[in-house]
Amino acid sequence: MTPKIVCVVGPTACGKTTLGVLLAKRLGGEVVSADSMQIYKGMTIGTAAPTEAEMDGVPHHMIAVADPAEQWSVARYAQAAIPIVDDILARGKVPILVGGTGLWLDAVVKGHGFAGGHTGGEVRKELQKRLKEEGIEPLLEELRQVDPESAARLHPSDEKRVLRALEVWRETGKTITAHNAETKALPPRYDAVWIGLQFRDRQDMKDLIDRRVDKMAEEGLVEEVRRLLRSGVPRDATALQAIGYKEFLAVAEGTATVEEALAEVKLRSRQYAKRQLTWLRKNSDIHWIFWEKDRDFARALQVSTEILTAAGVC
RNA sequence: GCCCAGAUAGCUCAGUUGGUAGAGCAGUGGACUGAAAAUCCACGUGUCGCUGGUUCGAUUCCGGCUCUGGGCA
Repeated sequence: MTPKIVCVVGPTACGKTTLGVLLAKRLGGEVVSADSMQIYKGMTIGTAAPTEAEMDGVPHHMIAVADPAEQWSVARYAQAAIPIVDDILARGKVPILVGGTGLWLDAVVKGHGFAGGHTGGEVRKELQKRLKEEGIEPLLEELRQVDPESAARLHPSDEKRVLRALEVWRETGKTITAHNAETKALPPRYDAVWIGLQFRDRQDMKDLIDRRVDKMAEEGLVEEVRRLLRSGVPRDATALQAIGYKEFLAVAEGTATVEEALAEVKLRSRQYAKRQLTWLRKNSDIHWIFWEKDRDFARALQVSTEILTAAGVC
């Protein structure tokens, strides 16, 4: 029987971090973050990563473990996170996956593997070079020859995925269509109980995001960006593509005002939250808890405890 | 007070030689398997400021009014 774990999900600013800690304390669990940006060191303010105080004594994993100058992919994350989850289980504790990066959660829970090839690899570089020189059409045509299914599925503008599909073929001799089919047929790695947090009224979510972004600026987001740059993180690093960072990079470099950056970060955060919701909506296993105006964590803890009890986790 | 320019989608604006209108952004929905806080797709009816007039027909032309810029007093 597959081991039971808990997943706390939801769009940005919905309170995942707080509920994760509360649940960990109640269940005697440990938090494993599934966040593609909190994973980098030195990015506490802009990613709203939990501080020592917010962790409240609960062990947290996969936060601030990566060098922001490097780029961590889903695959690399899963490779590191899975042994940690297993270790928590082996110690008789409950792993609580907390995070907003849907693909990263699924990579751990559903156990889907990834085909070879990666950003910065030779094949990828070559394909990117060809894209720049020849445009997407010749590449799409090449993909049509080997993997007509994905060629038809992918929109020509989605260059990233067209390249990736070709890359998988080149690296493995197998099509990404075949790879995905195989991996999706696999049973999930863990038996997860999903708890989702979101606001009933989107306006409330917007208000909270706005407040949170203002707070980030007050806490010194520009300084945090400057620190990253000073420590040698290249300005085009993946870590600096994070919402908040790329906009405040412009402030640090004097090409935008704080007011402009704040407006942009709020907007981008809102759009990001919408994308997160789209991803999560298709996961029918999620037990949703809706915030009515304010985030009532006492009630959320109560409701999730009931859910977890019914699921046999506690 | 006078002169000039505006007033069209939530915002910035385009347009209609008179036949009731369309872009970008925003917003909404969707996709997503090694960059995922990334990347990509789809969706455009609104008293065309108000009010008279001309006209078969006015958002478009003419008059008046209101408001907003700018200029002159």
